[in-house]
Amino acid sequence: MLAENHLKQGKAVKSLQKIQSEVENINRIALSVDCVIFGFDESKLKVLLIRSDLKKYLGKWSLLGDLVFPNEDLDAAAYRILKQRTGLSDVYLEQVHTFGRVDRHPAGRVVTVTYCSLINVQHHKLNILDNELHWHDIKNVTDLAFDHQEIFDKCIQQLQKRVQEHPLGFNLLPKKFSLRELQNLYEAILDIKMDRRNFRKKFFSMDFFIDLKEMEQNVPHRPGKLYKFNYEKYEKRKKKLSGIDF
Amino acid sequence: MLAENHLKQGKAVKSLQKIQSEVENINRIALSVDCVIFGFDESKLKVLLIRSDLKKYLGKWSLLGDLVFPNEDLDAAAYRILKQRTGLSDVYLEQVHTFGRVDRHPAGRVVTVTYCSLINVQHHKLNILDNELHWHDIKNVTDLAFDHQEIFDKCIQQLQKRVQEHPLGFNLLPKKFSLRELQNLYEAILDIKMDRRNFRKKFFSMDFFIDLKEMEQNVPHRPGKLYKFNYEKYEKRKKKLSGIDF
DNA sequence: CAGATAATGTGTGTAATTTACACATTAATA
DNA sequence: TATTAATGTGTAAATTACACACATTATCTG
Repeated sequence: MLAENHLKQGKAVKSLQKIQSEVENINRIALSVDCVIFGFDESKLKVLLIRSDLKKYLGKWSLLGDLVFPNEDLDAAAYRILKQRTGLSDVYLEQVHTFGRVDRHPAGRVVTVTYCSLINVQHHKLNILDNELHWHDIKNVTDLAFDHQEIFDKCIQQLQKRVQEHPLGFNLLPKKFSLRELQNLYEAILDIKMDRRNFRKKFFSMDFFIDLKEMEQNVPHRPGKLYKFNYEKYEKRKKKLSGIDF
Repeated sequence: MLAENHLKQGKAVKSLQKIQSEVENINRIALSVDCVIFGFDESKLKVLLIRSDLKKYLGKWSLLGDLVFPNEDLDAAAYRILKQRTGLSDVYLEQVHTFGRVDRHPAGRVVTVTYCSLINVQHHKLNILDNELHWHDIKNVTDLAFDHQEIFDKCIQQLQKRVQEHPLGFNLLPKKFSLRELQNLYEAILDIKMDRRNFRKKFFSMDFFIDLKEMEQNVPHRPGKLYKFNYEKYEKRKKKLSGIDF
């Protein structure tokens, strides 16, 4: 029955050879990955940028990117490129969006897949510093090379959404953190001010914190308690998606 | 100053020629688009599928896809391919995710960018029916060709999330709809049962409905009131993203 | 045409969550 | 030792979510 239906339409079915020929000859496009790596330092949200490779964008900052190899899984390319550009491994990358305007790259047609991550600046040493790899306060990120400003804006937006649905933010903090540090982080990411008491209440009510019975050191004011995030407990609880709200 | 810093690192800067050569020769990959088109009919959520083009997947269903041209914007390719496969235009497509495992396509390396949409089955006539283009109840979608099952699952997930944040669902209904139809739709998409009274309360409290002072016709029970969605009013209200919740 | 059926339409009380808001405490600094 | 600047805590009010029952209306059946 399936085969019959199929044969009736035989003309529309492409042979493997036909498609192979298209894949190999006609329609090939350069594919790149760009990584947007967020970190948190001095109560500011930061992002890793390098100087653009291209003379056309001399002096401009750009995201961490390079071409994907033809024999390389897309996700693997993202990890390779991040490692190549920064020395960072052991970083979880999440795909965000693919940008594919014909004229987006001056060297020709390059479609780019964007990946994003959040890392703890203290726990991840940058081992490769080519092209002036540096952390930049996101407040000062403007006028990036290529269409990287657009890409960056999309990633920030996605970050703001994701950080409210998942406890990603804790990746940006030291393992031991104070409530104030956590609040600073959320305020930096969401770009809003929050009520301190309600913020504490909300997070404590989730019951994902372990009280370390330690206090902050070397702060120029009364030290706060230190906590760590209870990932195991979090993993065990199901994420319920409920609530129509727009 | 910027130029100075730049010159210090001159070795790391690639020339446009170098990159052009890479883009043109070494690292080119076939890029495709796959479209996941959702519709709603008879209280069931449906999706458009065709028979696979490839003999390897003879008899299997697959998503609507084809290769992107080298001189074509990615988004434009999505609209072209949808039109080519179904005759549909005037459909809003949203990018979902890019799948790029090396071995995902038997004809060679093909990275695919997935787009998704929701359309009203009644308002959009399918003009091209090659490869047995048909609506399929999503409950019966299993064992698709290629990695299309994985792609489809991802799109369903995204749909469930998006439909709770934005009033996309209304695209799937006739312009005039009853509350029961709306609830059926949400129950089909989210795959849950909801309390009728609370459902009504929730939607009426949003205040986005226009009472058409008309009743359903030809229903085998007491007819319900008909409404239309007030898109203008919705557009005017800002979407607030608020509420850390995980 | 009268009764049965099946869906529409409406309201209320309770629980849970969110928001607004003030004061005592602690350590460092001067 | 007094000042400063941050931490730590509680409560009331408002809003939102949830559970739940009954009268109404049109159709269908006999």
